[in-house]
Amino acid sequence: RLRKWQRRIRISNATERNLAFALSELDRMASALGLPKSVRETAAVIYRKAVDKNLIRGRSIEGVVAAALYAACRQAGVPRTLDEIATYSRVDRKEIGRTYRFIARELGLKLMPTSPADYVPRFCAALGLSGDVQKKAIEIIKKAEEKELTSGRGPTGVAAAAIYIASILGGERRTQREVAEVAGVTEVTIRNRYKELAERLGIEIIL
Amino acid sequence: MKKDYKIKIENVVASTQIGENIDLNKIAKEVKDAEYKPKQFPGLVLRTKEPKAAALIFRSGKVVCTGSKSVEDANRAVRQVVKIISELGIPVILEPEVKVQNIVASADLGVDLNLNAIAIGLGLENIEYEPEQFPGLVYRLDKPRVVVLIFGSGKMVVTGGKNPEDAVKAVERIAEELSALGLM
DNA sequence: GCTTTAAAAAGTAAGAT
DNA sequence: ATCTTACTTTAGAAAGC
Repeated sequence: RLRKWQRRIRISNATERNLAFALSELDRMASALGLPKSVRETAAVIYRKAVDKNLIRGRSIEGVVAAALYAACRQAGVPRTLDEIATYSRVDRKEIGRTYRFIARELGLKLMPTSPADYVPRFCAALGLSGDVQKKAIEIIKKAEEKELTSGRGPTGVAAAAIYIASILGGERRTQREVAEVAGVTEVTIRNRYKELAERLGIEIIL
Repeated sequence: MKKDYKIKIENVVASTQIGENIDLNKIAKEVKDAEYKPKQFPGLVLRTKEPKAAALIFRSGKVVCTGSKSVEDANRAVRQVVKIISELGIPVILEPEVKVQNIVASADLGVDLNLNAIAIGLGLENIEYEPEQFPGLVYRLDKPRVVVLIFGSGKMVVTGGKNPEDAVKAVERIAEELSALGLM
């Protein structure tokens, strides 16, 4: 009986130690990614739910922390790409992605895929673009979604192409290379997407 | 009039038992195009050209055959592998019972699809759609127990079925569901 | 969990030309 | 800029780490 009691203490110590480690890891990543406290808290709640449902089994604490952060960012409408999350994690993008899919399903986090529009404010800010261009880019994305030409396309690629077009239309032109760098996609992808958007939305682009 | 969904079997995975204690080293030495790297993987790889397939042969005598475009081709490929090994003087079962483990098929609904709308229509709890990671929407069915990858082009991939009929049923069911939802 | 096999879908990526 | 090759996802079996 005393054994049983000691075992409980040992387990709770380990549980607390793991939780403390997870929360410090969460704080470290959130700070590095410049995320607001509200997102950190949402991620912490998701992480605790995952622990309560024993979803950590067979997975690293760091992987679940990274996945919880990724989910929290999306839920808050301020998405970070898996590549950005992976940059500050010991876990690779592929593992964070599959852990995210797993906990999202198990915790019933019914999240729609990220809209390219959610990346616009952050990408435009990084490019020093005006609110006017930002508005224009979001407008282009809305039309693209209505005309169903975003199915299966990466949200960042669509966002990058819309911003590229908007920057030209707004007289604040950025090069494909500059936009590609902040969006984390290649110039080839921006080229493919923007040609498609311009053509199917009837936008004239004078280079 | 039934629509033509262009259902095509792309790959058949089957397994069998052709004997026991197979001498893989001997096969590797005598058969020129055999690949055997026991440190990397316990199975020896033997490829057939007609029908085109790849067989993984294990010391236990178990064999996995993949790459066939039909169940019959999988059987033909296994017969060829058995023949090749028996001609090396290794005792094998000449007509082993081949069991289909998985069939991968492709299909085409013929219309572009709005995957976001489908994700909502079929229920976020039943599907997986993460365009940042993969362009296809993943839909797991219970009735034929298969997994279907649905793309914006209307094309899809059905996998996990054991009978060619599973793929046909899955495609027809999805077409019905999407039509009922007005998403096709 | 991983390793190896094969094949399709469509998007994205990387290196070569 | 365009081509080629390659990697992402799905399922399943095999023997062993």
